[in-house]
Amino acid sequence: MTGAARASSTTRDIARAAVRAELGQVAFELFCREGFDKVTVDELAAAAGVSRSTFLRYFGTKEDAVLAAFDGHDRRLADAVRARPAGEDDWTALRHALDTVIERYHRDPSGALATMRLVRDTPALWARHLEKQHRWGPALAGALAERAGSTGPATLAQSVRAAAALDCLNVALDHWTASDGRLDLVVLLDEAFAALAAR
Amino acid sequence: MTGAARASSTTRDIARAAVRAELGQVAFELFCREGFDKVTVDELAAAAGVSRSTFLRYFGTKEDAVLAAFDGHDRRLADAVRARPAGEDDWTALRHALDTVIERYHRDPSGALATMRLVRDTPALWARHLEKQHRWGPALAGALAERAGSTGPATLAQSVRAAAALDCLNVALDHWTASDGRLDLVVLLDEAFAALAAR
DNA sequence: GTCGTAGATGAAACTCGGTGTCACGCTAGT
DNA sequence: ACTAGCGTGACACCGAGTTTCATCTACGAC
Repeated sequence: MTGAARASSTTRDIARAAVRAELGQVAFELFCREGFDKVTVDELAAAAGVSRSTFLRYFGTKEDAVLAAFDGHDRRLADAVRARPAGEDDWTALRHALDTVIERYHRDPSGALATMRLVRDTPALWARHLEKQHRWGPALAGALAERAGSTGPATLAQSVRAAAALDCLNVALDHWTASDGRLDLVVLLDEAFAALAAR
Repeated sequence: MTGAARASSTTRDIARAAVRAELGQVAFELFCREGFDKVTVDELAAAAGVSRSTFLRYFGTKEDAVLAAFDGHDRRLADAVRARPAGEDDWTALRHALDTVIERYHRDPSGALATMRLVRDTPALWARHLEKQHRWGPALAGALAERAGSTGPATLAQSVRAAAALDCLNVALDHWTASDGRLDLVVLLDEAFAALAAR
């Protein structure tokens, strides 16, 4: 049965999420140690103690096992933008919304650093990540539009600002990664936004 | 032979380029008609009258057969930036450099439109394209740095501006594509850059 | 408590993209 | 004419991802 299934489900989902996290963790460590494309799905499955089938059921692709770490960022970012005061200009709202994301980098710098390195150094991962991240743009722009009271789709200006904000994040992360996490991400982000403002 | 091989080579290279162009054209048409992932490499090769091996020698991957159309854009963009007057500010230089790129879209609007659609509607293509395009950023930023008389790597500010300029291009192309090429790309690009300026 | 069902797992076969190897043939320089 | 090099085709091979099917387990209905 099953009438009222949907929504907030139960033990099963929790277990699933836990397994998924575990698989992701195992995969991540193997990738870091051996290199992303030196590890086959069979090896991942073996290392995690499940079958190849199961692994591929949890993560549709090898890439997803790593990139799942970024899932939900778009949602969180958009929510953060919507939570900013109504009168605030787009740039300020975007800049503050990004604090939501970089918080993770402060909580676990070495893990974040390792993830960044793995993703950036693996073309297949980097490509997939860019594709996913590119989709944050419209989500962010939509949030800007809502804030502005619009019901329709985002304007060109809002889209550009959202995309530029994400570039700031990426460039700041570039420099942060290059510095082995020694530089301050907040400072780098501020600097990046300042570069947009300067004529 | 062969002492002075390198540089400006001969018949062979010209023939190679022609074959490559031909293969790309055939592939593009098939992709548009059938959908990128409905077409196998064997079918591409057969349609072009060559063997699978040969096709994959010309284009390392199926994606490359489409994305080769964008090859050289980075170089052209960077050169265009370097060609701008020394005193000009970064934004103006970037904006004008982009005219170099969109020129192609004016020369063959319907072809460009079809390419855009194919790339944007095929996740694998879009991901690879973003990855390639992302590399234009550093090239552009490097050009900005040179213009500024710097010998070292680009600054964070220059990187951000280069990336933002590419976003402007992408967003403008988005809207242009959505309008079936009816809107004016130049106007859209100007609008996009204006959105960056507005506080 | 037993039964029945749905979901999670594992096994295996299959398709396809991409790599590497090798042998053949054409062509261009000697 | 000879031959060295390059483009080509034909395989064989690997690994990712899809699909299908059989099994098992846990949970709800009765």
